[in-house]
Amino acid sequence: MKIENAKAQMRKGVLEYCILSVLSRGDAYASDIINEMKEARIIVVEGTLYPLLTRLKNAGLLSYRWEESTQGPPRKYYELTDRGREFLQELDLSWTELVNSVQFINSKNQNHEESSDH
Amino acid sequence: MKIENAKAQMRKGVLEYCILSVLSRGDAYASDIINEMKEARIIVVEGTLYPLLTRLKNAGLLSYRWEESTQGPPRKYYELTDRGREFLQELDLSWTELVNSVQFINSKNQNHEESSDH
DNA sequence: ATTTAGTACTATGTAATACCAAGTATTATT
DNA sequence: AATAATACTTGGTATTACATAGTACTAAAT
Repeated sequence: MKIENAKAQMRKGVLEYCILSVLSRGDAYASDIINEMKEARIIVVEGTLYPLLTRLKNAGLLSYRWEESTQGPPRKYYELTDRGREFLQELDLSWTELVNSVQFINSKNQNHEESSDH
Repeated sequence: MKIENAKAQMRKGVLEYCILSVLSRGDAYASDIINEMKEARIIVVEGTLYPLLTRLKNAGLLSYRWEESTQGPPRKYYELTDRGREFLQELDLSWTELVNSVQFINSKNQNHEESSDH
């Protein structure tokens, strides 16, 4: 069982949240998003990102417009819809709950570890 | 797009980590694990848990023994192997990294939100 | 002008896991 | 003996991350 695989599974469901979060600051096209995520040390690849953006658009959470580029082919700029912003808030809560849940589970172990340190 | 589905996706890859964490305190059988997780407000259902436990056992991270019960049918008690403990530490790191990454992405938004609060 | 390179996006198939539902098996209770 | 509770097994569905191959547009090189 590989840790890389475990990491990829952990990313499932989180990427959507991160992408909505990135877009909540303002519109961006795919490479922007990839770079923002990379800066946060979350690697997301094209084969994942594009279908994900499409799903979010189809779900009404994103909208996009085409924009000519001076540096190459035209780009698809995405931005959050109002529904996207609402959903992002729900994801905020869900993520926080999950993090707290994991922490709760781990805290029982740390209490044990701490007592053996003392 | 349903928040419940997003939550389930977020749980992907995390359940394994939580289960290993629960078992790091000592052996347990399936219902124990379900209750520990429920206490932490992570709902995991049998159809998920049993195959997951089997996968972890097949990967050498868990071992189990059968134990008669005075309250019903016999139970399968699982415990971490040495490899399981090592893997759990790697998952600890991976989870922490992911949490930090998400926080990093969100921090850029919170800075924006904070400045508009002031 | 043509070819090559870089950039951006699309589509498809694979792998993995959470979940639902149905079922089997063992023991306790009625 | 029949029913209920408990514990585990099995198989199918849905979803998403990823790898890969390809198309399309523009810029740079030839």
